[in-house]
Amino acid sequence: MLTQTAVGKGVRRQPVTTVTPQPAGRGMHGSIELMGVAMPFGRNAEIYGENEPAEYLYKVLSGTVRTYKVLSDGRRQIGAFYLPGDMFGLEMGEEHTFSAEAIVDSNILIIKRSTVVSLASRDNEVARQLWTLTGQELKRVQDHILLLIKTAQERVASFLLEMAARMSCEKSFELPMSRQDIADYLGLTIETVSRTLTHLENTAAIELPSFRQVVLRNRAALGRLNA
Amino acid sequence: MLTQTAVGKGVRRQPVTTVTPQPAGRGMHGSIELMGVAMPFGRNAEIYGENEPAEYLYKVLSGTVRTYKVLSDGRRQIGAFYLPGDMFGLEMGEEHTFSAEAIVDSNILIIKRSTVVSLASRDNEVARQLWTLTGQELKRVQDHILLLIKTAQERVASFLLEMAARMSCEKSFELPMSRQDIADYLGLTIETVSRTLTHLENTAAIELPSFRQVVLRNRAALGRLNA
DNA sequence: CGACCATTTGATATGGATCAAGCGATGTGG
DNA sequence: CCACATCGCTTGATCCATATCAAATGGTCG
Repeated sequence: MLTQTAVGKGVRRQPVTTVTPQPAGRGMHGSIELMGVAMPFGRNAEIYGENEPAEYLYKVLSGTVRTYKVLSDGRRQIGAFYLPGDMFGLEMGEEHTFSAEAIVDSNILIIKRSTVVSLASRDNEVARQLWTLTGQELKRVQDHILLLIKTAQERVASFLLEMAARMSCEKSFELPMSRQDIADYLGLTIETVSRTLTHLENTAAIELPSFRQVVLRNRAALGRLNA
Repeated sequence: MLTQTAVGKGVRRQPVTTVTPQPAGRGMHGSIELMGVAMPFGRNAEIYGENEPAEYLYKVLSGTVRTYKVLSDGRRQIGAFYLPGDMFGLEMGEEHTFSAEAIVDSNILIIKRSTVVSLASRDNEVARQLWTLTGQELKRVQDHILLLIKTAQERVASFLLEMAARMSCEKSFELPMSRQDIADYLGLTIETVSRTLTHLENTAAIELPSFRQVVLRNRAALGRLNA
């Protein structure tokens, strides 16, 4: 239970500032997203690092992001994947507790934390949004815990169903992340993930036309594993 | 990886209402705790069940509480232990996502959710408290995930250090929960927890004067395992 | 004392990790 | 355009940590 990925050294992108195409806040009851600036991040680019001051929060406009932590022994645990529309990087404390990287070329909306927080103290609609955001994250992490106590098959099946749901795809979708990313998210090794996928394919539960492409053949079978 | 506890059938307590000894709210900027009512729960009494409407939030005045989920196969995952001073049961959605039980005879402050939430929409100090609470919970669950990917020794060591810290005990403290509770929290079997504790005792890292009593003999050794 | 329950201890089984090739894409230089 | 390196993934053989099954122990309460 010791070897997983050594950290893929994230290449930090220069903040190529790009003003958002969003309209300016319309008086009261602003939406958080209206206060941001879009910025492109290349594949594997670091968005922020663990223990850095949490000055911004982020919204995925396109692409995919992973947040992760590297343990003292070099193992990496992926906390979450964020898809277009998802927000991440909101912290209660002053520092990020995870690191964040773009998995593929991504466009990220960057929102100044202090702006949002101070606005929240006046506009309780914004305050409610902050709370909701934190609460969604809490729920996601709670579900992640339930994943981590399951068998390898169950974890992989749950993962596929989760991704399918979040990508709102009936049958077929493309995984943006590598096998190693999946392994580090599920608390398994890359070999076990690979073997399990192969087994699901042999069982006719899924089909894997290419490394990244997944076709759900028998959702019920996966659901049964989902426990 | 399949057998853990069957649910200990929680005995629901009748709400023996007891007005809190707290002073009434002093104008604006009320503290959430000022709005509650204390209620005693016996050992293993259910405080609320999964999927029940989340009408209240709770604060442990004395005793200890566990929150848990029972999976379809009968396994139980404990989400958290709550000690005196801790609040729990706050949900974003309308229903509880975990069940809650008193582990030992406990006194619990019960606070009407709707009161707090509606107050939060006027008093942004209260709103901030709600957010902070959810954020603390998020952090706790994130740490729990990191626990679940460690080895058995590391999990048990981390658990002991966590409990020692939360009970603010330098060396010696009494565990309020059973081995089974610990096992279900750490994602291990009761046998593995027991063996690991014995091993830590043989290694002179800890001492176990009785089942529930723990003495930290060599905190550094535990810390090394903590990873 | 005797019944009961939680815990420990022992023996064995097994799921997933680890170690080690092999394979199929993609890209690079000749 | 082809030989060849590289990278991400799969497949195979073996090992080991923890689960499982089973029994002994000890503490508690009538």
